[in-house]
Amino acid sequence: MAKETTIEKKQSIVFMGTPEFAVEILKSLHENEIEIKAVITAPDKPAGRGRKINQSAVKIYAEENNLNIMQPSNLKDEEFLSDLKELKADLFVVVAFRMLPEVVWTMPPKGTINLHASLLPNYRGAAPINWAIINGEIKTGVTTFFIEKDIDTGKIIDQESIDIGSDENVGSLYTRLMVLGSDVMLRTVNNIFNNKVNAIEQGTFTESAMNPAPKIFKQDCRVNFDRSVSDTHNFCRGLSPYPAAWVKLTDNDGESSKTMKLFRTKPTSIRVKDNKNILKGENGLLFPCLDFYLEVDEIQIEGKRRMHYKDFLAGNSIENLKIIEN
RNA sequence: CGCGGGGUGGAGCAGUUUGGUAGCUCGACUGGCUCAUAACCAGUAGGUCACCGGUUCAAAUCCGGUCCCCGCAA
Repeated sequence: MAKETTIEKKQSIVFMGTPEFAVEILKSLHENEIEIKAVITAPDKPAGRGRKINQSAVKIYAEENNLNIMQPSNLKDEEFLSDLKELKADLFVVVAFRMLPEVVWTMPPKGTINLHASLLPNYRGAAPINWAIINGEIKTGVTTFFIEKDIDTGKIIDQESIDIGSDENVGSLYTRLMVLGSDVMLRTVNNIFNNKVNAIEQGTFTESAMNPAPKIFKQDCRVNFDRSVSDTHNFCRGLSPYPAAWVKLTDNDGESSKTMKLFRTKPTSIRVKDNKNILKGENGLLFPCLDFYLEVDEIQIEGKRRMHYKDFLAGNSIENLKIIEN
């Protein structure tokens, strides 16, 4: 009889998240019989070209799986807070969502946890995956921790690391961390439910370097070729495919200019001489860096689709193409 | 109604302003050269110029509408 009562008191969570990365985690929890009382995600809003109404990736998944969806525009709204309290969830699970007000993350009895795509305390902030690659890290990972007032600083519950390939870009690492993250999160939730968690202060981890990982804006994605070829390569792959490193180019006299995104790059050992023109290499366009040329074989011009450099060269001349520096 | 670029053989582009033969670079195919591959040479195929309507003797081109792709911005 005692067993029946524990079954009836099955523990539950509320999930909060917005993009695709969060979907994978939600999916793994849902498919592994974790009881999800509600899914909280960003409100539908006009976005993108033509300002069409867009739904978050998490909302789409939740809808398909008949989960209870809440989309408050204000997380401090009293009605929302009382609805949330009413759910009586034991734990809040947050992945790639907004910053929460204290009144929310202190609500559930077992606390509020977050999955972060780095080895905390390294790479705190909104863009940990990008920054790890940009800085040429050879290792990264995922961390689950209890949310506290300052962002990404709470007690660490679990952590798992993964190697970064030397030519790997964000697209592939993002996917791998998403998969790893869903395992770690599932394990974390189960451990919390079974009271098997021993969270550790981040202070005891601080032997590792602490790099920040702030949100990246388009403006920050412009390539600065006044650096070594390996730095430039790391920069490009750390932004590929999103938000993508770009260059401003002009033909002839600088009358018109176009931006070109650089998707796939490779450092060469061809030394840069005096004239800093873009050249045609064996396997891509060659952009001059401080020391060697960077070979780029997949690009996109504004208004055009992404294409292979050979396709670009079939209809465009490289002769008078110049990089605009400012 | 956020701003802007674009849709032309399989790919990338020119041609549109000033209507009148469908063009360039690559790819494909065939043959040549070569010990051989790439290259190179010669030749061949492949397009209702996104779609619908209008103007005109004549529309890729001018006018009106629709669909689709993309950059910026959010």
